[in-house]
Amino acid sequence: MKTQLRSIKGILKEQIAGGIYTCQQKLPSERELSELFQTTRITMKDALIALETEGLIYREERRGWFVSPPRLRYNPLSRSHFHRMVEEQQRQAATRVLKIETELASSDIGKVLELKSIQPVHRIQRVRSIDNRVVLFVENCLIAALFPDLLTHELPQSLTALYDKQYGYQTARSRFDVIPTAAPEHVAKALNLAEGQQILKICRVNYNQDGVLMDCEFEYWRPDAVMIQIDS
Amino acid sequence: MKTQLRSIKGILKEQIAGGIYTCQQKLPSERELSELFQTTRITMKDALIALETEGLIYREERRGWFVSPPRLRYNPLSRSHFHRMVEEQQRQAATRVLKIETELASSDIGKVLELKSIQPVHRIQRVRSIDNRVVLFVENCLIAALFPDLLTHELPQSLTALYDKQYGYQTARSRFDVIPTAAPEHVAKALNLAEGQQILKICRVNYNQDGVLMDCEFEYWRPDAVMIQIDS
DNA sequence: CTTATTTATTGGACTAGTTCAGAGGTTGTG
DNA sequence: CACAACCTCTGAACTAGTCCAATAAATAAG
Repeated sequence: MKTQLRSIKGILKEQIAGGIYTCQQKLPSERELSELFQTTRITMKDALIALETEGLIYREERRGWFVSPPRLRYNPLSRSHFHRMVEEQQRQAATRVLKIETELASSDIGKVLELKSIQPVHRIQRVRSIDNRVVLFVENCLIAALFPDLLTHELPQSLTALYDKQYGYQTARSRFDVIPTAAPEHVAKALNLAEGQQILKICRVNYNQDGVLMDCEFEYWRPDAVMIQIDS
Repeated sequence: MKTQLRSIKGILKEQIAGGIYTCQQKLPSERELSELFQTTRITMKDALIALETEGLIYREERRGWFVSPPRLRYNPLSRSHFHRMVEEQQRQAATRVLKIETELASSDIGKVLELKSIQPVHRIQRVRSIDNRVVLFVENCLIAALFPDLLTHELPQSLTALYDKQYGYQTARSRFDVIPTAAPEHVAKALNLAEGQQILKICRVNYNQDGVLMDCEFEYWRPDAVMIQIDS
């Protein structure tokens, strides 16, 4: 270990691996840590950010640094919904609706949904937690013409279930992209992270049993919270 | 735009989007930029790192900052090999072998390969470039018993081709994990990035037509260089 | 007991520098 | 011409602070 940064990272890693700090436990404040390690806050912060990048710790805006729980294994191809998937892995799931609205599709969304004309879409924004930690921001955009009176129904935990029960749609095919990028402002706010922090973005498009494009979904995951697992 | 950081990011983004800086072009040095934007190097660096996280620019260790080319679309399920995939997207591919050796499997690799006894494995480390930019470090670990005299064969661009031609193996099934994490030391060195920088790690296990686990692969991608695209 | 208000604490944003190590080009020597 | 030595430029690593905004807990008012 040549540099300070390296040795600080090494020591913190050991302490986390050794269980001195346990899952979701708060680390001491940046100021305390920098005194402990006899360094400046900037160097200390660099070390913390490095461990964050690795996925060992995470931060919540102006609340502090915490030890990351194990990653959720997520298979975007399996049609299993979030709550079931989380519970299968002995974790506790929760969903909170942020906003539901119906408006004309923006050009971005129109492109993803392959709309040929200006059309209304339902937009549903939700955040999802695992063991009381908010890890995922999801936005669903449904082509309004295919989902009449959507807003009158109560939103269940799983949209897939609603598609099936109320409208008789099954997701027959889906296509998705996984992109490592930075959190845009509204996502950062919803996930309690600083604007521009790293995020894993998943854009997905779903087709029903008749091959009709129904909706698209934008998922923004805290990058330490998830690992994508696919078995062909 | 409230903060300096935001406005710097905004201006740089515009200049990149507007084509003032073109793909793979070097930005001015951190010192020059911080003078240009009338700020300190730390703030400047924070802005650059934010754009890096977004995937708009990248850095090469002690060489400078560069504008990122468009992401490669990569489908890990398609058995198409690297060179073909890259050329299909009108880009130029190259592969360089770093190291080939045969040794007893470490416990990590043994676990991934589900080895029940201590066995030798062939380890092949390579780096791959797109348009002369090194973007991927790959390590393949093959169970030596299944690949006799591997080292006597000349390594072609694609291992899949070798498997088929020399040994009659086809990859029938594969399983993989995608994990956003930090670059370990040897990977950072090979990709010209600083230790601990963000990376996209893909661990994959391949089974042949008889359902036998043949080999595993660890891919480490520069995160701005790739987007994973899957169509079910 | 509930609801505002204050206050301490946190990370975020910022200034103004220094020192170090690696990459790459230039130059001088055999 | 080949090759080593040097020199300059780059980002990496570091020091030593200030000020600000949001959070969360303690406190006062209704």
